This record gives sequence, C-alpha cells and structure tokens, in this order.
Amino acid sequence: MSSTEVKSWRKVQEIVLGKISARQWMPGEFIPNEADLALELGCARTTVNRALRAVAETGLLDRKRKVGTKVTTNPVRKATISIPIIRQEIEDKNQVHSYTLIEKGKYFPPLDVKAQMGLKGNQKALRIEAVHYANNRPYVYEDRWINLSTVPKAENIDFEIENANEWLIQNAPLSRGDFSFYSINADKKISKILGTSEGNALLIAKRMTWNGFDAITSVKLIYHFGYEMATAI
Amino acid sequence: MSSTEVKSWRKVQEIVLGKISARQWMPGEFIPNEADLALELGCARTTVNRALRAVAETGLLDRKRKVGTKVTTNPVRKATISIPIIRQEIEDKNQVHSYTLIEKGKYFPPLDVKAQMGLKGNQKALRIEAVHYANNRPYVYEDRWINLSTVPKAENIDFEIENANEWLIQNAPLSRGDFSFYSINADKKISKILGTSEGNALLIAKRMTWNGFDAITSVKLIYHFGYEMATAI
DNA sequence: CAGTGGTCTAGACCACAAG
DNA sequence: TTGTGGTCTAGACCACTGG
Repeated sequence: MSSTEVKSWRKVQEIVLGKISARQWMPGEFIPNEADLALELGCARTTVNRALRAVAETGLLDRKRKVGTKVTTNPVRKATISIPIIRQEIEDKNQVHSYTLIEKGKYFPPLDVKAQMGLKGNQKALRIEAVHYANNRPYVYEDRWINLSTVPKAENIDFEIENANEWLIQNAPLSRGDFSFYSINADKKISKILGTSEGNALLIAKRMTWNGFDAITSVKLIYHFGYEMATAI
Repeated sequence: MSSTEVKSWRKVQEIVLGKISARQWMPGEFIPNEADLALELGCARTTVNRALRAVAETGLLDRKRKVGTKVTTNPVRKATISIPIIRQEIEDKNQVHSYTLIEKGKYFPPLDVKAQMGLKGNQKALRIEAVHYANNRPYVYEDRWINLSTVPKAENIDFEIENANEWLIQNAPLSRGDFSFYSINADKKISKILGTSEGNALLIAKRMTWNGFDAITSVKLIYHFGYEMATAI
C-alpha cells in the first residue's frame, strides 16, 4: 500500500524530515527519486521537488543531478543571522538612538584594508569613526573605511547628520560581503569611548562589502561590554 | 512594447535586483504584481513568483498577500553562518583533531539552563565538559548540559570515545535552536584549559537546541584566543 | 467581497554527470 | 546514452487580508 494522499509541500517536507529523524533513511543513504516519491505520496513531482529543495537548503539533504538525493552524513547547521540597521536595532528595544561622529577624513588605511580594497600606494580612503548610543549609553563603536573610488559621493556627505551605516545602505548598490566575529580586550581608547574598563572583552562584528569586484566599505563594529548577538537556527 | 522575453527565474531575479539597485523601484514602493510582471517579462507567473520569493528571502522585498510586494525600506542584511561539526571544521583546515573529556556527570544545572530546560527542582542534567584540539593546540572548550528527560540514552554513552558534539548531531532528532555570540574575559580555569592568559578576550558561541517543546541540550563553545568566526553574506 | 500572493498539477523539456 | 534533479508553463484553486 502507500498513498498517504499528501497535498502540500510542507506536509511532504514534514514526512521527509520524519523519515530522516527516525533513521528510516540513514545518513549517507540515497532516498527514492522524486518521481517515485511523488507516486508514493500521491502528489505531483513538482511538489516533492519543492519540499526536497527546502530540506536541502537546511543542509540535511544533498542533491545532485543524475546521481540522486542522499541524506547528509555531516549535517551542517545553518544559522541565519540578521544584521539590522543599528538605529533600528536600538529602537526595536524601545530605546532612544543617538549618534556622534568622532572623526571623518581622508587617510591611508591600514594595510589589510588597503589590500582588500585594492588601493594603490598613494590612494587614501574615507575614514569614519562614530559611536551609537542607546538611551545615551554607548552601544557600539563604528570604525569604518569607505573606498572613494567606488563611492565618491560619500566624501561630501555630512556624516554628523546622516549616519554612515544608513547612508551606505540607502545609497550603495547591492552587494555581497564577508562577515566575521571575534573579540578583543578593550584598549584605552575604546574603553573610554564605550564607557567600560580597559581589558574588558568586547564582541566585534567585522564586515567587508563589495559590489562586484569593487570594494565599497570595510567596517568594524565594536559592541559595548556585555553585548550578546542573538539569532535563531 | 515590452517583452524582454525572459525565460529563467534567475534572469527575472537579476532584472528585479537591477531595478531595485538602480532605484527604479524605490524603497517603500510597491512593485507591479506578479501577473503584470509576468506579462511584461514574457514568462509564466510561476517563474516570476519563484524569482520574487528568492529576492524576498534575502530581505530586499517584503511580500504580503492581498497587499502586494514592496521594496524594503530598511534592508536587513542576512548572513548565513554555517556551524560545522568541530572535528570537520578542524580537518577542513588540514589540521589534526583530537578531543579530551574533562568531565561527565549528573548535576544540577545553573538556573538559566534549568529554566530553559524546564527542569523540576530535583532533576539533574548531564554535564559534559570537553576540549577539542587542532594539531594538539587547544581549539575550543565545550561546556554542555544535556537534558536526560529527552535524550536518556546519552547517560550511557562513553563520551571519552564519541564526542558529544557529533553524537548528538547523529542521534538527537531534528530540532530548532537559539544561537548567540558574545565574549568574555578568560578566567583562571578557562585560561588554563585553552592555554591562554587570564583576562584575554574569548569568543563564545552559545546554543540551545530544542525538539518541539523539549529542550535537548545547551552548549557553550568557548574558542581559543584569537579565533575568528567567518561567514559570507 | 475582491485583489494579491501561495501553492498544486500534469506535462514537457533541459542540464548535468556517471557509465 | 541514460537517469536524475532543475525548471518552465498554463491554468486552477486556495488563503489571507483590506475595505
């Protein structure tokens, strides 16, 4: 027998997850092909396809044309972390956002930034340093370099009024980026800016943003002591 | 006129991204409905649907039934971070993974863990402490609590041989979870375990894993000094 | 109620890769 | 060459939600 008479792709997904979870389909093992599954479940192949695609996106299935679909041996958990505009993140907590520009000017960036941006020896970049506050308490320190070759307009923006974070999102073209997290001990300067003690462990989110092959901006966000960046799997 | 005669949903996606990027469709503005777009582009509505769905998943479009599709005003960047099995992460760097169990036993967990797991006052949980090494250098310290009500089998596993990280992935049912990053200063114990100095800033990835409403495990991964967790947007 | 996105279907053809 | 997933289509109905 068969035909559980499924209708929706979510139901199919549920069944698939069930079989994997129950080890009816073991890790490393091939599962039936789409056509057979569709027949067995009593729905269209398209529907099965949609369900399997969704499961594969979570990393639990591995699909290849001609080869088939198998259960991943080493499932990789994928967490999607959302990086909101800082002002929005603060306002979402019902706190008041404020912002202070510490520095804006053209300088030679550090070597790593320079290399990533592909700048020549004599090219400067726009340096922005700013602090975001939540209810007047330091929230995050923003240390940014903007590539003026790709975003020349940035030079004439008054970043005392517009914050760089939002301006770039609104004005730079769509882009891809690299992202990383690490932590540092607060040095004298940072501890003063963030109102914490020297040596305290601070979380850093570093991002490099590109448009095609053109680097747009490199930014380090150093969060206040005790900050926790949360997300859901 | 019209009909750019599009065929694939990827092409449609590209066109859509282009219009958003070129500000032909402004943030906050509604875009044409699927049917119209399909007509204009010369493809089936299903194809347009697929493309718009993909773009919406990246956070650039906001879709609602009956209302329509509009360009997000505050695009939230979504980074997908992959959390591999630790051994795999190390081996992918061509380093040798080894593992030491420091502690395994039944204890009363700290209050926050207890609350999250929904344990009664007299219920204990399984505590696992272990260290993973890369080329014999401490890589990450694993501080884990396992809920024996939901994973009773765990009590009898020899975690000196099997590491808890992998065993759970292989044996606990599919689940959802909360994830967060923060950082701490190494205390005496941790600094000794990870071979670093007291006070050094360490990155922590904390995860709570659930199966439906049943908590499975709560784990803190404290990485060695200088570790950087990278991902791509 | 009506308009919009969400999904399902049956059938077709395409693209990739193992043999 | 062949088997498998990837995608497209045209049409249909559903589900949500604002009016």
